[in-house]
Amino acid sequence: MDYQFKDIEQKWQQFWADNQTFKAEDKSAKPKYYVLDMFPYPSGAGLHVGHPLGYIASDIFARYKRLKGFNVLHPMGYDSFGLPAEQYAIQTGQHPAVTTEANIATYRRQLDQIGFSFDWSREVRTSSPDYYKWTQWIFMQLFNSWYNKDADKAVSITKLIEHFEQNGSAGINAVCDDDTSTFTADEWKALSNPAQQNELLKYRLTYLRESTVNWCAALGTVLANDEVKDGFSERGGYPVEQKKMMQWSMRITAYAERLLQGLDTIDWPEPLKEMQRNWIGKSTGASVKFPLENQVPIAIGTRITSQDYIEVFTTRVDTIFGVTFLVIAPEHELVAELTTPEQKAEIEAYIAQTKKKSELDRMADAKTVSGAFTGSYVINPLNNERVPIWIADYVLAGYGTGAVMAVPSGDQRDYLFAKHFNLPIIQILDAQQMETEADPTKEGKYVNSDFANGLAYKEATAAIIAKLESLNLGKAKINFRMRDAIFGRQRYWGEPVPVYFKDGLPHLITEQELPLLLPEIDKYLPTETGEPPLGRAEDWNYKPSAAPSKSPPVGETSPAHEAGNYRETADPVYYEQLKDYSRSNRSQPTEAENILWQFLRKEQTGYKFRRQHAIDQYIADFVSLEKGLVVELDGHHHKLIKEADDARTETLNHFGFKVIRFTNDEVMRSPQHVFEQIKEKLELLPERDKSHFTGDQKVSPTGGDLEGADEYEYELSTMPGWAGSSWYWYRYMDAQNDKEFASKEAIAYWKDVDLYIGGSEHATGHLLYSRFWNKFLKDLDLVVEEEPFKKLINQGMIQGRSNFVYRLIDEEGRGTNTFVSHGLIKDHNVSPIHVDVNIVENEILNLNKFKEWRPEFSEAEFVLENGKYVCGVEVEKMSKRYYNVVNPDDLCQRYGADTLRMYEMFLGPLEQSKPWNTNGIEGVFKFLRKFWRLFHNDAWEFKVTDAEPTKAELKALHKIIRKVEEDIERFSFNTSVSSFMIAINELTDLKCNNKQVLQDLVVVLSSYAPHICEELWTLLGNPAGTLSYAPYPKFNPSYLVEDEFAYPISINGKTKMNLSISLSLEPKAIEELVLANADVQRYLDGKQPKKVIVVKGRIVNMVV
RNA sequence: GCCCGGAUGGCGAAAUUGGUAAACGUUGCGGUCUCAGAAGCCGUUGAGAAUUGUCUCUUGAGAGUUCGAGUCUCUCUUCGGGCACCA
Repeated sequence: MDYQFKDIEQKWQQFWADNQTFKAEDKSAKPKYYVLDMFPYPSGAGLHVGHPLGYIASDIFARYKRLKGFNVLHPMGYDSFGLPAEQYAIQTGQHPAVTTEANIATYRRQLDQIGFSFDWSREVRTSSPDYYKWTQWIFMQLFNSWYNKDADKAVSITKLIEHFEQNGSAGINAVCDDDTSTFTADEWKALSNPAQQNELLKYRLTYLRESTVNWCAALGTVLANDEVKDGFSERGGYPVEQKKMMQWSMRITAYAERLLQGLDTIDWPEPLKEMQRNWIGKSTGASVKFPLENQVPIAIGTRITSQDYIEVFTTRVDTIFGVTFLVIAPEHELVAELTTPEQKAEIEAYIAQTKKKSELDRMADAKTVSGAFTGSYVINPLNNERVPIWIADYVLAGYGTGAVMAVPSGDQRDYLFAKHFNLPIIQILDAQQMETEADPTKEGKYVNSDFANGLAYKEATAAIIAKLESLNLGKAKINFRMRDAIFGRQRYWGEPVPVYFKDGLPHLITEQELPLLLPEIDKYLPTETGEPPLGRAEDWNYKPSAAPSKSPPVGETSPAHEAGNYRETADPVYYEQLKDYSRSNRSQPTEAENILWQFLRKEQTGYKFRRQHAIDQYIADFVSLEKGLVVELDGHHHKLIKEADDARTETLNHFGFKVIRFTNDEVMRSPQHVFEQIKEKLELLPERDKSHFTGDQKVSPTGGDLEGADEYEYELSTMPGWAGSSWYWYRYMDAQNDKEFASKEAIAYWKDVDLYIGGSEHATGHLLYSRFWNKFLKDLDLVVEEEPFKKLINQGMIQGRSNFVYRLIDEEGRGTNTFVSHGLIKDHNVSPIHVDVNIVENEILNLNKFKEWRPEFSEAEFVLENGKYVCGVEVEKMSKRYYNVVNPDDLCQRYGADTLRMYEMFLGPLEQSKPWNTNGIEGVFKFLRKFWRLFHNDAWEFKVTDAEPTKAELKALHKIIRKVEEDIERFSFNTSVSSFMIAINELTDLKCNNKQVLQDLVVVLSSYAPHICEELWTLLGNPAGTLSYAPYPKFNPSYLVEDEFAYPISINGKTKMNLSISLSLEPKAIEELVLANADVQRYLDGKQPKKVIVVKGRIVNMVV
């Protein structure tokens, strides 16, 4: 049979799915290897040919590693929360979950047809409650942690509280918003609870704070710095402005140094590391406090400032004697206080002017000098000079302290500012040249610098810092450019933040209440009062100890709680024994039950409890009807823990009961703690209406669930897109676990990602946040590696070829309905518009299809050249928004997945960006047919021989065995495709149909073209499905040993001829042979070479 | 402005430690097969001379190191990416 790729590919894809061929083992004697792709956002556009590039490379690698005897984890999933689905929902009213589901189905179909060896049993979706439960859980751990700088790691917040209670703030070296606030233990204890909570928020690794954020009005949300490019939103390209807002942030800055240091330990592309280094932006310098000149009366009254100094950060503290003015950002908090009445008008005008400027204007105006004098002065701490305080927008509020000491002799911006406003310029180094511009060099000796005079840079810096430290007015300091990451988004389609508000302060819900489900809302828009979409949800308030009434919790009631109890304090064997014990003694009360019963009797709690009380179909362990509280003791009445508990809880909630659960173990270990929890719960719950129950009658449904109970508002922001992707590689290790985000055993085995392939566009987003969360999880001993991705490869972007039409613009700057052909656009005022490449052929626009393409163009008119509309062309990112997408479906239909896989690799080096061009794909298809033909005779009948392979056949085979091995190890997939072609050409020329040779070749090629190889593998008589785990053929160098080598003979470095000489000869003998050769003599033309260079096995060069 | 990464035939590219530049594929051209087309197959395809076994030039430009440079060094041009009043 001819090469029937369609049948073959369908057959094997089915086979792999049916047999779970690529399911990774959780325990294995084989070494582990984790190959990960950056999981896709399932967009409505589906996959284009650029997406699978990295997946194909990683799949080849994963398949190769299986052949090499590794237990390979190669999973796939979906980053399924995000803006596009929500934007679509706003337009259509379609629930994002529905669109997302549909898009995932498309992605899955498209991925399946390419024949990837993914272990689909581990699929994750960030928008699934089973998954985001753990994203929320990690958020809670961050909320409950602070960064201890002494231990250089994150530590539980309870440790901090303990410390405050015992020692106050003394002795705490923490990453904190405001390390100037100090208090004693007594002061701490005297604080009200809200005040304490407020203080703790300054330490928590995720916190709520008023901060300056990037606000995108068009998207209705704040954005992180990495989501803003040049003042516009990365997604959608809408303008972004700065705004002060109460926002959730992640204290990633606590990890700045570790994130920087870690880069040296990982095998990542250098440019990517450089980007992260830039983003982190470490600079070493000093902070200096400049005391304010006076706080005494100026004109009318007394000015009281909140500080008596201004703190600046500088990398050139050595230039402090050259300071002639201080500049603070217009947004600086002291501006108002520092402004004197005379200067008030000027300052206010300046602030108004800068406020109007957008981020973009500000960057464009970078060269214009502007500023205003506040009227106030500080004192230079080292020479007591009066230093005027100015404001100017070249100083950024967000960096350092928002204030700089200006040294016009050494800093160009300060220089320009001084020249413009006629401020003095003081030379501070004898070698300084500053007639026309500032001289930032550090050469020479200091002058005009008091005690630093005559010193060189290094000594001067040290001396000045020492002096400042002795005055308590400065110290060496390291500053980072990186800011804390804004974590809230005012959008619907994201993880709800597991937080409610009480007394205006955020509180976590309990772990038992996870996941906090996304509520249903009527439309996906902000509320009339400007609250995020979640503000529309009805009856979506936190009721203590209750799950949201509309959404019963999914998963176990208290997984983390239980996991904590048993895994940390009792060994698993004991836990199992305990369970067995309670099962076998089901009918008798356990000791724990008796202890609990003692406590629950009315004398102790103040309420009447009933034991073994029937509610609907269930017998509850202990029930208080007045309070509507059920106390359950686990490990006694059921064996199917999860399902049974879920169903029970749901039903009991439905009947108006709250459920609190304990295990036997808990009661036995710390009964007091258990009792306290029950008491607390009883206090919180309101008395129920007596009409709901009478005596011992069966309880009827209550309807108005917990009417009158305390209700608290949930946080209305959701988490940003990067939340779910910051830990997903751990979920793949143990994707079904409902007790933990992944089990300790799974994490201990798989550890980290050995090879991660994805785009460099995630350099300062996903990849930085993931490293941050990973380090945090490591600090909590939840994971084992400090860095999550050992080796990373950036696949290049497959660019598209975009086509453009040019819309005529009228005098008022509005677009018309007329389109001008590309050759004529110089004569017209036009604006280019992307046009679908599928309605353009050879750059000629199909006019009718264009009119049908979009309703707005149905009446379009054209200015043609030579009767045709010629489109413009540009290479840019392949994206739906540019209408230049080529999709893999058509190519799979036409050539098959094996061809597509190999062609994508053949295009060029994996890491290089390149525009997509389908032209060459025929060559790869021909190659596979040629490969197929090796196994068949002219009548397309399968035919191979069992004869001994010839030397030439073995040589061709072993060349490719070695080559592919080398190429894959260095991720040079394009060159192996070439080499395969060479090998097949050679074997075709040799008319090779030798079974032994071809079988090895099938194994070698199988990671690239798995379908055709599986088919041939079984045709060769091997059992189906064994190819994926067959051993990679062993390379035997002896087949490649040559007796002779055709030495290139060159004269003065120019090759003249080749001469075959035995490889056994030494350079001396080779030289003699070469000189004796008649042709060589002809080239030498009778001259005697001055020098002869012989490199054995390489070259002979003669100098004449 | 600063920091990375590139530049090789018509096109995608190869050359792994300094050692025969352009492998492999594609496009174009010519041929074969065929009623014809498709699919095969064969030849040819860096440039320029010469015209049967030749010669010269050629890796963005220029210099340098070397017996020998696409590869190493310096200067420049240019394209792509990142950062950017960052104190």
